[in-house]
Amino acid sequence: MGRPPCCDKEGVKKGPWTPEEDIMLVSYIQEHGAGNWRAVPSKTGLRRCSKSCRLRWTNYLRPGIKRGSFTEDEEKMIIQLQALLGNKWAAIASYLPERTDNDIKNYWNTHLRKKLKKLQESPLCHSNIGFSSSHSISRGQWEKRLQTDINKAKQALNDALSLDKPKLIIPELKPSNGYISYSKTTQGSTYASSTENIARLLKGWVKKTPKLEQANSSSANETTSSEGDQSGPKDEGVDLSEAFESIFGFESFESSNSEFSQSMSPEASPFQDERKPDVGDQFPLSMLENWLFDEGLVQGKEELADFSFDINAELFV
DNA sequence: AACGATGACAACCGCACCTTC
DNA sequence: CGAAGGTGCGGTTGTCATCGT
Repeated sequence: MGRPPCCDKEGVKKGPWTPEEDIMLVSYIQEHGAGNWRAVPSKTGLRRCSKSCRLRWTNYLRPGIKRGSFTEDEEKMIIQLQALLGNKWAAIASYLPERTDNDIKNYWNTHLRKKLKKLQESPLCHSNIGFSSSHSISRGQWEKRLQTDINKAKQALNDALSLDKPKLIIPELKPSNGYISYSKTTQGSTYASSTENIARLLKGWVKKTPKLEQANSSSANETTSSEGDQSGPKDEGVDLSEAFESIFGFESFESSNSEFSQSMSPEASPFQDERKPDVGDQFPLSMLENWLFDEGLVQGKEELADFSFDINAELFV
């Protein structure tokens, strides 16, 4: 009660982040690593709330973030994970390491919820992604379908969890409080450089601020292409990621992320992801993961039946 | 071409939990 | 053990872009 705000409201800037602010934040994190967010505004000179800095980093600037439209597989995975886990966006995001919880949440709210609602309302609500709660089918049929759905989810997760696809990160689920703990080590995921993230951002900005075009007038390649162009028009011949590489002194490691993750010790890496544990880490299997890995699925039938109805109830609120 | 409606997404807010002293 | 500070999460809002009329 009466807890003071994380930062005093006066003099704290709100609203969209400018590229300059992004640069300040990224360069600070490159130097000091992510964490101690409270110190970030004062250390960087940013007139931003510490929470805002953290959010900006985790949702936008952090390496490895994939933006743009969701693939069909991702979509299905989200739907099924949402059915399994509920609105635990962080937990869901941990199974889609290239997506942020905010992204997934937004996507769910803007796309998937409507989609499912439509499916639910539709007389042909027999999609392979929507669990039908329709009374038009028998419970047996419904459970059978549900089993299929769950098997699909299980298969998808197994695929993703397989060791030859190290990009999938397993969180250490803590059922007691619903919180997830993450080890503080680098992962060998398909990280895109944050330089690219910022470069992408700047591409939109450059259009508005011609002076930058002079500064970055060297020829270059287009670094981002399939992002759905949300971040502004394609810029002509300005390789901003290259510019950032020169600023930050490292190359884009999207293409050589494994090298990056191997060569960077957790301590050394400014971009260690505080949210994502190592793939190879030992972790206690949660109920979900036990279930997922339990190929026999011998003893779960009754539990599954109960579980299924919970899912159903949750899915169609 | 102008304007309103709708959609998409970034960012904020408040609460809950964790950590430290 | 309790208080205070720090952090993470989920819900909500604000703003900009796109679409339809």
